[in-house]
Amino acid sequence: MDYNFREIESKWQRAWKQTEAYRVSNDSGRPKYYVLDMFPYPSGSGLHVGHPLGYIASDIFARYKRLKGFEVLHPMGFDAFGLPAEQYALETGQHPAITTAENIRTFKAQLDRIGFSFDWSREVNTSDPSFYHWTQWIFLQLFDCWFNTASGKAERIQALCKIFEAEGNRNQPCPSGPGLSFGAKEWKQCSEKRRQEILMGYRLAYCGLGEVNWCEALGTVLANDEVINGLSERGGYPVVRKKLRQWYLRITAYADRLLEGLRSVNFSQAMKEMQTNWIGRSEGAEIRFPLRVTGGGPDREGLSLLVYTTRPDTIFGVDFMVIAPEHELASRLAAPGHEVSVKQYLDYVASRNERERMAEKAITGIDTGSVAINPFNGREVPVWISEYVLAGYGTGAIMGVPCGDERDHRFATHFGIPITNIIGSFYDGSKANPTNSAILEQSGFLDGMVMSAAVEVVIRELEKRGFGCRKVNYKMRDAAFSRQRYWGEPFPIVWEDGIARPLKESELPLKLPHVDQYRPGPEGEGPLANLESWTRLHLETNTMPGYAGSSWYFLRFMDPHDSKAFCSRKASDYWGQVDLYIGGTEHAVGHLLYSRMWTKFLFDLGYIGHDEPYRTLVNQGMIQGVSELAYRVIPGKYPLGDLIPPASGGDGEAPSHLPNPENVPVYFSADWLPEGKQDGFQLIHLPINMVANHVLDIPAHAAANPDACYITRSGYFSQGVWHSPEGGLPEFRTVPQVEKMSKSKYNVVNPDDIVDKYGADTFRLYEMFLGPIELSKPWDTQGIEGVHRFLKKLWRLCYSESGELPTKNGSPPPEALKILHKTIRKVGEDTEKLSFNTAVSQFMICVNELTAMSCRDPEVISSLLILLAPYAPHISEELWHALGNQGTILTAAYPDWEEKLLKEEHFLYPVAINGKTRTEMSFPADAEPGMIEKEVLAHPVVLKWLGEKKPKKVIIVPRRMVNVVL
RNA sequence: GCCCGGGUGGCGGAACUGGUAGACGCGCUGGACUCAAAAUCCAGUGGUAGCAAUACUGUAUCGGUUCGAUUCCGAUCCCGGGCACCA
Repeated sequence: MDYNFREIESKWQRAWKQTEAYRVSNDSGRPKYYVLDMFPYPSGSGLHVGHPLGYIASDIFARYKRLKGFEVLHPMGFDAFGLPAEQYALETGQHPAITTAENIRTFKAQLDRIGFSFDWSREVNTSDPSFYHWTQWIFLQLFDCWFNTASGKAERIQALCKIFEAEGNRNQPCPSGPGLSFGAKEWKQCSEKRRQEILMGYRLAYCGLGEVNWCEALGTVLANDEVINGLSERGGYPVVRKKLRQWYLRITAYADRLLEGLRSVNFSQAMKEMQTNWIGRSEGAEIRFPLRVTGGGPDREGLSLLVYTTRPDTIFGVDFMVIAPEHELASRLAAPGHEVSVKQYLDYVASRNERERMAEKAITGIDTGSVAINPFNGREVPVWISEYVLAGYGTGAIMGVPCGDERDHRFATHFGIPITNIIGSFYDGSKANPTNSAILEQSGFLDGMVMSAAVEVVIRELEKRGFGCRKVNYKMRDAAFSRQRYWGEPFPIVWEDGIARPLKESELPLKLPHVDQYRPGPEGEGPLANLESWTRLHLETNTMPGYAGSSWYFLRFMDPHDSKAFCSRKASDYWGQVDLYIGGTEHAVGHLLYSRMWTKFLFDLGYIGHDEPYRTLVNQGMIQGVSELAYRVIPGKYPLGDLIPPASGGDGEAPSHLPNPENVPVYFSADWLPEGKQDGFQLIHLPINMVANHVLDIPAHAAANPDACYITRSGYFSQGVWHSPEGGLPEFRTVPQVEKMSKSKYNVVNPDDIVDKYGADTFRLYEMFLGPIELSKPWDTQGIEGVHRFLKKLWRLCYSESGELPTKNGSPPPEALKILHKTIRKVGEDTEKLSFNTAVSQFMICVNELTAMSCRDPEVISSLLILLAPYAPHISEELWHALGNQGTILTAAYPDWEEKLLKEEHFLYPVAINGKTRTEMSFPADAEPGMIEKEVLAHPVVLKWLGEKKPKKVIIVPRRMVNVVL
């Protein structure tokens, strides 16, 4: 009886489906465990072997935890709104709803074949009205809240109105407009419209004017994390900065808590680092420098310049000031004689786009001719304008300290500004030294102080004398939350006379209307602006970005059919945090930050009881493709005759009837390329299904390229005919290359093909066996045989060649128990550590040993099957039943099965010599000192340690230690 | 440039808290079965020397701590990832 995986796998998949084996209950009373995958965007190209890597890992862990007696939530859903579906709709005219539904069907079918234990009754789809109903609802809560910096959490806007009525905004400065200031009386006198404008500046979801990333090709704005090096993440189109009216999420309000929260979660160091960098918190001070502008008119008097610095201790080293070209004072500071040059410079900067600025970081700038006055010593320094100062960070102006800052130093040197040295020998005159441990010189009241200590002194002095104040700054900006697109959640907002009115809860969900065409609307608006039925109601025409739904979907899984709430408090209290979250690194600063913010927000309002969504995050690596490349003659580069190698055994003459490479492709085998002539070739990708062991199947390839000619070490192939002096078929060798899987490189491996050929269990085991999940590694189809062999071996352990099952025949041999118990222990530990590759290795060792000692004890094998079930569920279940066990492994296994089995464990004893631990050795638990002595003394390492000495005795001391006493 | 990771056979990768380095798998070599192939099974497989037992050597490089270092410390080189005028 053969291992017929196709039959077994479909049989059990059907059975699990019918019995709803993986249905999860919210009130089982058992301890919970929540295992989640980052849900996929259902793209049109389906899964490749890299996708399931994380899903397999999470499935193994979920199944393992279930066996351990936990109620395990392990759901799957689809992040179905987003740009690609709409781009596709623009190209083909197919409605995104239709293509998305199709893609989801394909994905589910592919996923189901791999035998995942998802509870599909909890499937969510972010584009479904029953889901985005609650996305819109949460948005309304964000809209209805502000961040109280005093309490450090979100509160209702109502409470803010009360504060305004009582005392104006003097204790609650406006985060959107720092200059805004009003008293209680003024607030009461404000018109409704003005009040709404003011409140908008406080809301956590707000509409405001700001510099946004505008992508012309995609016709929409993008969030900062969706722009990479000035190009859009999707599609790689150019992105420009533009001032537009947009919806934003006030994520900056949560900056400190997002940082703080990182301490309590179990993310990789790299992930925490990335988020920390993105948030970019820095502590320093704002300092106000009075300005003196010559030839001033009335608008030029009493001006001052506010700068932000993290190094207030260097205040006496300020040799110049620089403001960003976009700074409001930039055009007003030109002193007589400088007007033209300043104007020219500002025009020059305006003509350069983001990309150009980033590409060449030339030192540019212009002197305004005006001066700033150092408030501490009255020293006058020139004020410059330069593009190296960013308008969007801090105050858009800096104080230049060339001896301590590299950029300032370059700037000063370039423009010949004299440099003041305040750090003595720490500054060598050629390069800035950013040290903070120097002793300050030429620094007035700071002289003789260590820089790091001077920081506090200066800040206190600044505040005392009113020159400035302590200030914390962040790199992170508020997140652009609206898209000029169709395929997203509509905003539940109506515009009345420029006032944004939220819809009532009873009016949700605001359904996305059907459209037939997806052209952008007028004036940079989205397609919804083309719909008369929509604009008539003055509904917001933007839609929400792709990350809206994914910011909270993990909560919906807990209570997916609730029609009264996004998730009941009871459900979220039970499931709590996601215990294990698996997904790629690409969401480090997007999805992960947004979802963490939404969680904190919902926590503030008391809708959920935890304020970090994920307890442990694991980033799975990529599975790369192995491309197969061939050398192809670049037409016109060489006369072909020059390139024809003498076929071995031939006379070295060029075959006379070879085709002309000007017209047809000529390929060279990698092992027969004239030395030093590779530059006459280009490497092209070959379809990997026509290559085996880096040898091209020429007839197959030629079938698609009938004119092509293939030249190898021992002959060539042209026009469907072999020319081989040796006879037989010459080998055409390819060049393997590891790179990202992509259609255009013909190196995509489809999991369906692998499952067809080897079965889901083999596929699952092999993906795990490849290496640690966090690691990126190339897919190697050859290696899969070894894992498949293991399952066949296991099968044969149960079914003999004649198809007979083993029968119980006395108690199993101690050696068999020893390896079984070692496997139980090792696999348990490895699974807990998510070290699935070493666990698979241990299974192989176990089966190898059992086979070698021909132990076919049904109990031993059944125990092994329980252990294997999370990894290879189908074969485990099948053999479990064949061996006469009842129920599914899932229902039959009991939480303490491991402990019961481990009663007979062969413990690893630490071996010590004269009390000093040396190594660990394995002995049966009931081992007698006598038998231990024999084994210990036979161990080569112990022999080496002992040398010539004879031990006095070998004793077992407490804590299961073996001690050799000399 | 800055900040994180990481360098182990032909390859993917093991090695718990310092304790027989190279588990497990692939590949390769030889053998058994077979008319033959496939499948399966057995043996070998870091390097050098040797018929062999064995010896020496070996975890990027150099140095240190230790009875003992892939593991800890210092310096250098290389690779991967992230950030990149954030004052």
